[in-house]
Amino acid sequence: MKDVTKMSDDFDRWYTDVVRKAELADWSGVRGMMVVRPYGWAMWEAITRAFDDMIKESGHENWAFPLLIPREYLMKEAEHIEGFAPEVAWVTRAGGNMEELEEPLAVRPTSETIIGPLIKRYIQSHRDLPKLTNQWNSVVRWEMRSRLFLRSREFWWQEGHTFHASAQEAIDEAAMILDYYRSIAEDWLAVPVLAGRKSPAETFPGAVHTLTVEGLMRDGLALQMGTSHYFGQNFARAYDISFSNKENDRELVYSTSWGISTRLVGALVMAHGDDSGLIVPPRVAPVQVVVVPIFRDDQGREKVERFVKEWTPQLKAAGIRHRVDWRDERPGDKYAHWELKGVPIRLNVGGRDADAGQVEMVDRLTRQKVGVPVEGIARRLAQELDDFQKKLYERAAKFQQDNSYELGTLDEVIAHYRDKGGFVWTQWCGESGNCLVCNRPAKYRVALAKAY
RNA sequence: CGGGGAGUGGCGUAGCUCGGAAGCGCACCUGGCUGGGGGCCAGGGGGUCGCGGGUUCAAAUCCCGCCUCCCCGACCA
Repeated sequence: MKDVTKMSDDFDRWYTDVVRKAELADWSGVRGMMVVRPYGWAMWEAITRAFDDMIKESGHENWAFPLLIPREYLMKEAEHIEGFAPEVAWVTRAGGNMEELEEPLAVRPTSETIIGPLIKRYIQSHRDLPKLTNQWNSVVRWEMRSRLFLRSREFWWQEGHTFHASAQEAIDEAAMILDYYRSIAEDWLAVPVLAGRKSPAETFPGAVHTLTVEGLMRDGLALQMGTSHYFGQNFARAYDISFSNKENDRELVYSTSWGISTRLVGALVMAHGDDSGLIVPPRVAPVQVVVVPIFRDDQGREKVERFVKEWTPQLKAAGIRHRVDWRDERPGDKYAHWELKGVPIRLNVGGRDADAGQVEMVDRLTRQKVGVPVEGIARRLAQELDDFQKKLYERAAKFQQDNSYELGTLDEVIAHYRDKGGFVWTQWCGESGNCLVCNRPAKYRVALAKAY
């Protein structure tokens, strides 16, 4: 392909090239701040719709909490602020004369510290619990090094914050949401993930435990694709979020928080793409089927146009997101263009096809061309898209399998990562076998990976 | 934030060492030939040379400051 670095030559450049040439996103000129373009945003929208439906189904409600957080709020939970302090951006001046504010305001890096003190107003009794909140917003983290979608100073996400009357209920909530995230990754993005608990060092600041789903990218590095935290009463203690239980005793709530972000768009690029560009899973594809008309002159064009208009309404009725590319370009350009954009299925339609009452179907994975009658085409395409989604998942699952290893000693692990990537399973302080690091009986089975 | 590199029409770049009319390819616009895998011909438009200051008769070019981007580290969804 023109102008895109080959994946095998330089994965990082390939990634940047694809994200920009496929019109997903760009840098803005303000360091670390990205512009998400419509084609990229449409993928995020598909994810947001899917997830929003899931959480509404289980009783969560969307709120909007403030962008700016008073310093005193932010400082309350000691571990939390210690973890986030290095990446918080502050508003210290305002107004026409840029006057210094008396109290600096933090631009939210995440909203535990503003939701806590605000939500307590609405929690008096166990009858007010659980309180299941979520918000769709953007947050700012003053990252020192940025990559489109994967690490930008501003990113878009959802942050769920829930408050419960018992520890078990909160623990269950965090686990349930993690499974939603697994579903988003696997069922929607076609990226198989490892779901599990983070080590203490990687636990979210202020959390009792942090659960994540981790996907494997095609360069062998792992990417965190969603996190769900159980806080115990840590934030409740910091903000005095309490309720009267059934015995009329005052008790601190148990809380959770969880998030997925626009990073997932980067994940699907890196998990599925190839040297020709993106490969987008049908369920989140802004364009699932593209029609490329082929003709020589006006009569040819009219003929193809009439033919295409006969059956495209069926696609619309069937809810298949499709586009007919009437741009004045040559067919070869259009093929390359839509391959770069990763559209799962392309239909080439010329005069010969019109005569035969068929189209030439090409899928982005195999690129094999097959004739498909327009009779019943909507149903056929729906089936093809379904198959495509499955094949894409299977391909990624095989990749994950082929890049997973079982190793016993630290030396083996170090040697492994000298020239390979992937997931390495091993023992860490466990019942069977000995700990990789200290060689004492291991307690956990752990997966390791180089990560983004 | 540390170390290294770089900013020249939308994109990629030449020119900078040694100061003296801003060039090329792609993309774009117009017309024509074309059209089943990235085609061809002709004509055309578009640049405060990242920003600010300095040196000079004269700065893309030399000097100072800042901003942004890329690569490598530490930190991170």
